[in-house]
Amino acid sequence: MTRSRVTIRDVAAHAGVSHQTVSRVMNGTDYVTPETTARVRQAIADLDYQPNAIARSMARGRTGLLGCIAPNLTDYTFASIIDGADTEMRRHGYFLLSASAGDGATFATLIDELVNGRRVEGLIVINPYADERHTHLPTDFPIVFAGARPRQEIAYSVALDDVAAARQATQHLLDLGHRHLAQITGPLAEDCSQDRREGFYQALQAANLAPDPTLEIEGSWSAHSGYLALQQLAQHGPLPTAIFAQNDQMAAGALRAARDLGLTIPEQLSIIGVDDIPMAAYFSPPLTTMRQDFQAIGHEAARLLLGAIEKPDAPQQQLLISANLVLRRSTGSI
Amino acid sequence: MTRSRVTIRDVAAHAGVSHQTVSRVMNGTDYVTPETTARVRQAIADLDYQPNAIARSMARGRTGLLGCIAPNLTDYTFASIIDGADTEMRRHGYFLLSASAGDGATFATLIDELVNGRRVEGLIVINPYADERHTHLPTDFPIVFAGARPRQEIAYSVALDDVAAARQATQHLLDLGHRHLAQITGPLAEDCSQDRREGFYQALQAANLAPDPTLEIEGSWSAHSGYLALQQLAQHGPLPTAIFAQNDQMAAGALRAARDLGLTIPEQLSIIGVDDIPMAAYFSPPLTTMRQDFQAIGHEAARLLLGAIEKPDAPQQQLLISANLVLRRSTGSI
DNA sequence: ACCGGTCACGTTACCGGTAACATAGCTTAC
DNA sequence: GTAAGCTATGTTACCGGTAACGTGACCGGT
Repeated sequence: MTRSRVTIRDVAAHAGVSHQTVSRVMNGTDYVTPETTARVRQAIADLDYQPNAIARSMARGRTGLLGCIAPNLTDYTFASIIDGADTEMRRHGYFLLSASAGDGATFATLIDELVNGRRVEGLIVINPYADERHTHLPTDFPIVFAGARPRQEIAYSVALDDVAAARQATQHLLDLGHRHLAQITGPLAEDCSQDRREGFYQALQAANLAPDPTLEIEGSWSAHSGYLALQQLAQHGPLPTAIFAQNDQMAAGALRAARDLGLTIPEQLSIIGVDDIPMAAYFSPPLTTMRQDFQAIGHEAARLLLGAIEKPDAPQQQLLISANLVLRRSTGSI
Repeated sequence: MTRSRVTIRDVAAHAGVSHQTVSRVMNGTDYVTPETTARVRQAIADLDYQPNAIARSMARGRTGLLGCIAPNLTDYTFASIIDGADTEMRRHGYFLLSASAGDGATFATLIDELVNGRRVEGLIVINPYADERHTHLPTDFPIVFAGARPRQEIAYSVALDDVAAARQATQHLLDLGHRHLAQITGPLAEDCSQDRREGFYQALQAANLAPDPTLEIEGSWSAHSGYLALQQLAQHGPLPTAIFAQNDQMAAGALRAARDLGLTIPEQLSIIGVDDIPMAAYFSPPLTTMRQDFQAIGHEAARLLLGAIEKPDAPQQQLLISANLVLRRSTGSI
């Protein structure tokens, strides 16, 4: 298979027809006799003709490409959302161009190139509030936020129901009899961390418990930050009997720190996470966690985006996906 | 910031010059007086003009896009390679379009769209031998294989030195005094699994040991397959004192199985993996492994690709990246 | 004063497709 | 028998940029 630089006009000449007839055969849009169709098909095969997608985009005024920008591509959660979106888009004849933007400046450059340069027809932005990146977004362009509920703005969005997930996780700990609960949050600059914290508070309040500020540590989503968080908890004052970690990675770090401190889990300390990353079942002990369906988030984001492109005037939607409690062995009754 | 559909000719009219002069100002290629430049700049700003990347691609005959196809995007190893490639490409003014192809048919479709449709100027294929997908590749197009050494074909490639990495991992176990070594391989259809197995054999042979076929289990890279592998080893015959797992995920599964079997690690069983995924340091116990520099693989792949695009006649290159032993607590002397 | 060269533009063509319109031959309806 | 309509195709324009070429104005040298 060799790449050809054959154009539609070469094919036309070879088949003895006009280039427009070739276009008609390719797209099946107009009347062409079976004989002509066959001759054109043969010419296409003879010359190994492949239409140039760029020229086609130019003429049609649409590129068939959708974009997705995430803070990075290596994080399992982002990659899974992208994966889910990709599958859905391909089912509708679009390709997904995924890119990562570690900071706001890179994000702005990407927007300029992809959106303003009209390379993509729509965009999914994962974690739009990671920094002030959302301020770089154009308003009259199909955009869906994934992984974060929208702030005050009107927008399309798909996100985990963070408040409910955190509430349920906390409730699970309360149900097991725990009364001294600590929380390891993500960066509090992110809405998602704030929402999960809010869910944690709500569950405590419903149980007539007051949150203890000394039992709340801000992490950075990384396992290492979870490790440090538990060490910090151990240094100051009495340990809680249970910890709600806002994601599985920090929970993994906490598990490891607990082992290093000689704590047995779940006998002396229960830990619950959020996400259910594939490794969660292989931690020691296997991690109880709130399972997020990242594929579904990506899928729904793609669906909203495709809808927004088709019907730009349709009302915008905000979807919340719920999490499910996955019981493993890192939590137990007191 | 609103998206504009202003064209270069609108700007020209607004500035009172020809559209070509606007193009000259944008690209800085030709002589334009400072006054005219200023007037054009002002018009660009007034109308919020953004050049259409598609039209530009069309006219220039190049898209500024490079492609990368991996079996999936959620695997940390693939995502990291993509990440490394992305960074390097962006440094050179290219954007990376990454896509996943779970099977050969999807792969063929992608190739058709991206390469034959001339959307991308070059391509990185991660794991080109996952199935028979490499047979769909065109020959006269800049392509770099990443994550697998080439078979007989002539090609650009960047891969881990699998043989050496496996040899070194095995040597580490031998150095600790182990003589009964088991191996959990990846799917043996993949060259990478075969190479790692070969390295394992080489180390054994150098120590005058014969590989025991009953101590070799074929896994699927997943943690679950590693879990099953150790269970299988435990069922038949005496356990080895050390295991070489061809990746960290299978090692994680084996660790978990060992715990379930009541084996203490590393006292009763040593386990070493390959990759050094971020979670490896948080396993129980932390996993000794051969660290792969995925970023470097991606970086080098991008470098080769850019070189191949610039100088299509330059000799092709095959690079091997070496792994480094990372000592943690899952291996110990007998 | 004339000539060649550089400067600073404008004009026209072109990339490779699709869309719109034109046209010739053949049916069908009245 | 002729207008109207459909079929099957060709011709021309167009998408929005860049490339190639053309052309006056101005410059210094002889």
